[in-house]
Amino acid sequence: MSVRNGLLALLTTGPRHGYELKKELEERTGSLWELNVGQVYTTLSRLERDGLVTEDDAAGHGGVVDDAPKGAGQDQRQYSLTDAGRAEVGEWFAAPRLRSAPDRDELVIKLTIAASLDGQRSIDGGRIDLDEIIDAQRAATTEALQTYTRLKARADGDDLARLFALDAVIAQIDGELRWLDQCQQRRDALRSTRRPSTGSSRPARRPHR
Amino acid sequence: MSVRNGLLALLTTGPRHGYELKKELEERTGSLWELNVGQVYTTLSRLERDGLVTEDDAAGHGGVVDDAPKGAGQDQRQYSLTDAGRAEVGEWFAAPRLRSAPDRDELVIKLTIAASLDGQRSIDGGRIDLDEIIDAQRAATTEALQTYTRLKARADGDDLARLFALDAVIAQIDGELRWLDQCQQRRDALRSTRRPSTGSSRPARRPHR
DNA sequence: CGACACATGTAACACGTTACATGATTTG
DNA sequence: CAAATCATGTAACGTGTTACATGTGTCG
Repeated sequence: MSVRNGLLALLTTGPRHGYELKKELEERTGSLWELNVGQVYTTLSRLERDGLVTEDDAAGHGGVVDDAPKGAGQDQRQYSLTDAGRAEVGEWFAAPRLRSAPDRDELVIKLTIAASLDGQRSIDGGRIDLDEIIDAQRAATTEALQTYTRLKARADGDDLARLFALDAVIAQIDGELRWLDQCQQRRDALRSTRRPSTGSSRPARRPHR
Repeated sequence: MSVRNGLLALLTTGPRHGYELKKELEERTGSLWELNVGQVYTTLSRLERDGLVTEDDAAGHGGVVDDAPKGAGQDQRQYSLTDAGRAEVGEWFAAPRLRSAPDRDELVIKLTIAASLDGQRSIDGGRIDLDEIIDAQRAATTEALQTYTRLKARADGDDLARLFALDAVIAQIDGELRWLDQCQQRRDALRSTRRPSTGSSRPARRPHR
């Protein structure tokens, strides 16, 4: 629903056409992800179907206020919010995101299943090794953290949207890293409880930071 | 892809039928989310279509090894991994989750857009108030944190999957809370820079914890 | 007998993604 | 003139969600 609600929210400030909406949604959410233009049009037509937006066909030549975007001039279909649409946006902004049933997180699924299958001879001759999975993920996550930390260092201090978005991504990545360490620790703890000195290959964990 | 990959991963330990897979996937990922049985069957048929699993029709009566589940006895279709399927699982476990293009997060979209629309008279007479949105979300998030913290306190210390899952959810929620505070601070900072003493209604932020 | 867990599936739909097709206008 | 940007859309497909239909076996 992100795209859908995002588009609706943008339209509260006035009608726009598809291409503009794409650009604006990307920029106003921090320019961290790209939106396929095609999806804007599909989503808009679904919104129209649901009575949340209307399409005011204003052909480029002729009338129109003409503070129109520079490079325009042909089809130019404007979309506006209906009252129902305005109501939906209001509700969206007013209602917090709930976590009654938490989202499925693919990484959590991977690690929990790996934990319960750990050591089993199952993947064509190989074994599922929880430690390896965690280590590989930690490497990738650490790299991502660096990437976004760098982006944040370079960010324009007045672009609130971008700062918010970068903070969020970094917080998520950082949380993931902590979580990975936590999993490792739990695991080691359990292992040492059960088989007190299997003093094998596992090196001591360096906590990050 | 969570369900799809989860099912594939479970099948590495041997053939199972649909209903079993549903139960097992729920339990082995910490029993924090529910999976609609219907989806298991649709997903399995898609996996079959893609040549990743095969369906060995083993009617309940007659042969079969008969360590079969107690309450069974009728249709009982077993699904097994093909070689292609086994390969996919291997790749899934081996490859870390990438964050090259970060996922769209609806809450981030909501707050970034709200930040850029803040104060505008736009929602049928009302205004979009970033502070209100943040406060409402913080309340909901705080409640969620309590819920899952309680669950964790009661959790069985030997159920690694459940502990992993609870840790992950809590880490996410905690991160969200910190992020909300961070947004608030950034905002207050920016506001005081621009209009030095608008000493209006906003009370001082209590940092959480 | 009735409720519940076991067991299987289909149909319809939601949102999101990619690839494709088309064309005007601006700029180097 | 060529390439980039502006601009609009469709077709086909992917996963996930809900609601519905159907039936057996067990237990109180």
